[in-house]
Amino acid sequence: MCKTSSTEEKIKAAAKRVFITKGFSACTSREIAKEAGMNVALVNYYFRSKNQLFLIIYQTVMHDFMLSMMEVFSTELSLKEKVSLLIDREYEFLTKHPEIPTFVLNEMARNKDSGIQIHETLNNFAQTGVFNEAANAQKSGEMRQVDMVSLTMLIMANCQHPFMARLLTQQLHGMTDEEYNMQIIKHKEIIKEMILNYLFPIKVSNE
Amino acid sequence: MCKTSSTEEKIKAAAKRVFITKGFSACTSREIAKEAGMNVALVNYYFRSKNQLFLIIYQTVMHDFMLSMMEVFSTELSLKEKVSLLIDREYEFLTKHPEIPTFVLNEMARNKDSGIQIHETLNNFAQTGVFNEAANAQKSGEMRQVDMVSLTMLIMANCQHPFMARLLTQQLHGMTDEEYNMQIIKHKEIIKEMILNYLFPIKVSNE
DNA sequence: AATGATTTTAAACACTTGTTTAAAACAAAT
DNA sequence: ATTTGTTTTAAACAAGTGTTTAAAATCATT
Repeated sequence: MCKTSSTEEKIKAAAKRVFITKGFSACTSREIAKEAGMNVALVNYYFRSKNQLFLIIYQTVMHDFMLSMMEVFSTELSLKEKVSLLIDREYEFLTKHPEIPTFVLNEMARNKDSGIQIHETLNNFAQTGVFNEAANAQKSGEMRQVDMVSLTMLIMANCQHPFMARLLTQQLHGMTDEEYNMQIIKHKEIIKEMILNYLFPIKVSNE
Repeated sequence: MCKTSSTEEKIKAAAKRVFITKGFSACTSREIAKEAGMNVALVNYYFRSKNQLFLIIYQTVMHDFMLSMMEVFSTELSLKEKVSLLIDREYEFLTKHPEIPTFVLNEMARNKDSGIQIHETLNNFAQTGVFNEAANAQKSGEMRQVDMVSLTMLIMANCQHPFMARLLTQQLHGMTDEEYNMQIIKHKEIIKEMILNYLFPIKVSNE
């Protein structure tokens, strides 16, 4: 009875790879089985169906995707430091898992009317305390008057999009993989400075 | 012989809708035929195969997607005005066609190793003259030292991502469709100010 | 070594897929 | 009205899909 967890984990790992890279609709049960080095029937023996297996993978990926964000929000840093750290963490995560944002957004779209329910992680988001913190920072004048929705949109957009649009941007500028890797590192400092300068404007004279 | 163009256009319109909303892998030939209100065989009578039909749709969509960007770059405005106008145009386009960026990026990813060749529009991008213009603006000190790759990344990310991540962001903040529509309008002014302030810093004292 | 449960496989099932065929419906021209 | 060519359809095809079945292989326990 020791083979159980081993093969079960092997299937999950294989399914995660296949689902994330090709998406639910563009891959087959047999493809997942082959990736895991076994029979199709065995996959269904452990997980009943392709859809059931997918739901499990989807939830863990969704969890990973949201976790780094949430963690930073729960730290004791100042709001400015939090934003800076959040960009670092996002970049760190996306460097390791560049296909996850696309995967999450695609599968959310595929099941928008029925099926998958949103992971609870999403609902816990509003209770991290940053929202009050940001409201106070805005009242005190420390931070610019930007609502939390736009704040999260700014950070998500500037962090995620460069990873999501890699192929397009590379083609657009005729860059190699290695060149784009360098670019994306350089780009992090740019968006960090841009966002922080915008949210926490420097009021010293310069001219 | 007058029915030809009519049905052909009907098929193309239906295919465009279906391909864009569900993606190539997640839709079937019969689904496209049904959307066009006709038989499956008729679709293949005009376009030979699902793949052939897709390639035609893909190219027109890709063309539309790139066109608004290119047009702005060819105007006679100042660089700062160009960036501002570009954001407006992008927003205008994305409001009308919010699913296109996701569609383009997904289908590029699906055919990254073989199959679809990149539309020529992408290759013409480097010859719009903005690149030299930006280089000069940077030398003169008018514009911050940001390479063209990061410049395009900034604009694309902040314009496209809010439309691509609509579902996620809405769920994250518990917003209705109408609320998000308002948010996205407000957000345009935010990113415009943020990007312009960053690229063309104001050097007047404030304290 | 034999038993019984668990794990794995090969084969089959019903169904959907993209595509093709051959016949029907239609239009235009004689 | 008949002929000719074009457009549309219903039906079929082979291949691939998710899923199930029943038998084989493996394991732990006696």
